[in-house]
Amino acid sequence: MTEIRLHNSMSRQKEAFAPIDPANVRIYACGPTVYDRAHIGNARPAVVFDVLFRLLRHVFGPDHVTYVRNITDVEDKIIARAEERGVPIDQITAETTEWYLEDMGALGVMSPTHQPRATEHIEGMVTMISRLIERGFAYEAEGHVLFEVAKFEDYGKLSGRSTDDMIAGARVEVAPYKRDPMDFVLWKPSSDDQPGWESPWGKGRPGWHIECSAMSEALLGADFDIHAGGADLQFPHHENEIAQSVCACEGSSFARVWLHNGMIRVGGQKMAKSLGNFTTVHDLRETTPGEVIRLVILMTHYRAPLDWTDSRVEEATALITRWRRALDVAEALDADDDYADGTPAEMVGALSDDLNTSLAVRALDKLAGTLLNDHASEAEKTAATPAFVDGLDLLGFSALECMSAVAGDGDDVGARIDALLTERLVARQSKDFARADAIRDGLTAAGVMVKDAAGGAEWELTPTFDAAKLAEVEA
RNA sequence: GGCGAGUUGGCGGAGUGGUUACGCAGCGGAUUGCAAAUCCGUGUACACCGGUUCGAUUCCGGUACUCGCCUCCA
Repeated sequence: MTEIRLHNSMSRQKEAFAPIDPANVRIYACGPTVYDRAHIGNARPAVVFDVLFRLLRHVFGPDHVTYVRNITDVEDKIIARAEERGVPIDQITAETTEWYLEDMGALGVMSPTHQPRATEHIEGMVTMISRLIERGFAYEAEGHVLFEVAKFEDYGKLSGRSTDDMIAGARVEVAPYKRDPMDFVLWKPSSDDQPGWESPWGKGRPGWHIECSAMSEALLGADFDIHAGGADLQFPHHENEIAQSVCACEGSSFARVWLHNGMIRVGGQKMAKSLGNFTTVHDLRETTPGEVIRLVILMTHYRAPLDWTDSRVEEATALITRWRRALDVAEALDADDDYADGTPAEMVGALSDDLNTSLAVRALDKLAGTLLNDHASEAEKTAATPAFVDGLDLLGFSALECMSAVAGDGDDVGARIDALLTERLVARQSKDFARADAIRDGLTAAGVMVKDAAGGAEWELTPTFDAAKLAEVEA
């Protein structure tokens, strides 16, 4: 079996991945807080850990991997947003969740095995908090329940900082009811107009960190294999999760491997809501197909920062266009797709080396090159077909339906293009190359690629197809 | 201030103690009415300074710069 190596943030090195139970490999990834549209930065973990999910399914079998990605639907930002918009909280969380799932679907992200919502797990959170109090790791103060950081010796191990360092930073919230500034909230009181649940400490709501601890325990157990999330969650969110989960359950060591994806940047700066330099996935999709967005993300290693630039988008667009064409060739060759698993070992190997997606992308593109090579033999192309098709699937590009998505309502685009090409053919036959080239240039500008072949002109839509420009050519 | 990551050719991006991927762009050629697609060929790099070594882009130390976290953050 392929050995998978992953960079564990806890040990700060690549380690051979050995699941606790190979028959049930368990991963948890922090999902979105649903109060606004997801931006590209939010999409990165969803995409890269989707590739991890696909890799694990490939290696351990699709029925032997459990992937949990939560939906945080109890959080103060949601309350604030609801007030701001004068809309009920349920409406905000419901619509934002729907948007998120739609956007991620467009990026080719598979549904995780479970997508728990925090509101469905309040009881588990209350139970976990009670256990922490019983075991002496948490205390109640003025309707709040706080985790007492000083009681947990390993606090700071993941992020590599000592509590002394953290206090020196001194930007933690200092509240009168805290025994120590580092203590963080597990439960807080809710006023009548805030969402709240009954608890032994009065009506209130959970703190953010306990939500992930409770959901992962409910669905994966106290110990599981991989915990993933953005690098910016390493501290304090993940540190706090560890503290809660380890202390709530005797003998638990919580997640074995910690994976952190790097940040998306714009002009060298982190893309963030607070900086206002973000692009939502929804807006980007107006001009850029989901497959292209996915590929831009996968062209860079998941731990490295990724500068979002137009040239990257263009490069990804060109690759997707190539792959689309290669897939046409593959489909033409492979009438009965009745072959065994053809997933290229080279790609599996690349992904197994700490998710080296850029290397896997190159390996996949090499296969596309074989399919598109006019000088390659039919036998070579036939041999490359299963590898290419399954390779696309491994990276999550099996759909590649960007063209139809961008073209919109399957109108008569095809017929209109054919008509233009017929006009061009007539022009070419009468040596009116100026007119012929004008048509071709117009089509190119509209995102229709024209290729003169022996049997006449062929065309195909590129991801940048623009129906309005097509109309201009006709005029 | 503390902690961490990074610096590879025009751009993107692998990788390696000696033979220096790959893609895009560029250039030359084949093909084409001209293109596109495809094919062939081709240049440019490992931030800086030391050390280890027969030999370092690759290992070690330092410097500079960039970025992230230390507050909500994917």
